[in-house]
Amino acid sequence: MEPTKNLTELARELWREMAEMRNSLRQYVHVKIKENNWDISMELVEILGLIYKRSGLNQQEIADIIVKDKSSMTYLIDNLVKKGLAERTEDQRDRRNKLIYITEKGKLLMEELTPWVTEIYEKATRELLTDDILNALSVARKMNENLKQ
Amino acid sequence: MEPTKNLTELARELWREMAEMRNSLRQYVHVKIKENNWDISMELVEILGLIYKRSGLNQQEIADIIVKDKSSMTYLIDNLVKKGLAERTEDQRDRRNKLIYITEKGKLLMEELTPWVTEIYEKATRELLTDDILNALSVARKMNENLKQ
DNA sequence: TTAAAACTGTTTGAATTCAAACTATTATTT
DNA sequence: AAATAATAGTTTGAATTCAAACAGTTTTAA
Repeated sequence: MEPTKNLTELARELWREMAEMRNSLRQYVHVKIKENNWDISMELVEILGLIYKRSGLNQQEIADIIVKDKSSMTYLIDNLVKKGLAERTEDQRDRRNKLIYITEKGKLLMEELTPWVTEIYEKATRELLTDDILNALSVARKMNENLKQ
Repeated sequence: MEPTKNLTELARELWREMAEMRNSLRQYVHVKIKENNWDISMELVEILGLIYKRSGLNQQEIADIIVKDKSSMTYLIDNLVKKGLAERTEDQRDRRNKLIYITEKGKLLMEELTPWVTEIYEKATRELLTDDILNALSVARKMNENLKQ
């Protein structure tokens, strides 16, 4: 299938394929959101899904988990708060932190969203083997590690 | 190592790891560019590298290869042209197309850039096996395919 | 041959990302 | 204890991405 290509060539292709995945997912999510007339973006769904599962994270922790820069985080959480989907609280133990909680409204929306978020990942992994994904994961981790050194 | 996690969980982690890779790469490139006082962005390097190797692609083809949307492409190529690194030509055979060529100035810059672009990919793939990357690649391709259906 | 559909590139305005500088708070060193 | 360094969050302006609507050109179909 794949003729003789060196590692760097393959890395480039992997890079490309990942970018394409990002786009496919965005497009897919976009259509779903439109179909259902939800007033939310893919970026906000990502955060909402996280704070739905894990209550009281601070912004930096959220940023680390979903891999965004902290100024984007300020901006995105501002939007969640404006939409009444999340709220910020001061951390009494460390007043540098803002702890983020999902609101009732946020929970309701997320409960509506959850089925098709799951569906997306199921769709993405269709006909794939656990071991292959595990392997891909370790490749990605290793490349990450390499780049950070 | 990885305990019992279902496919969708793994897919999420893969997604996360890919986002992190994207950031690591950006950061790495950013430092290099600053160190060398190059007046160019990561996005423009991506395009420049492509039109250095392949002359006379149109904008849509470039967009497809580096995975960007075509309006971003107009914007980015505008910038390349402004910097004197590329030029647009009308395609006589199909007047919808604009064919993109690298300029002499662009070539010179790209020749300076090439060594460390290669270096980045070498660094990223350090200690990785061809077969593992091939596997990761096919996972990414399959997920892409799944999402597009 | 004409009408419709598909394709390329541009424009627009909004959303998001990005780097950098900044404030406030906490942790570490001296 | 005071000085210093590290951390969390905000702000700023610029860069990039994004979706949508559009104009011009070519291809396809009627």
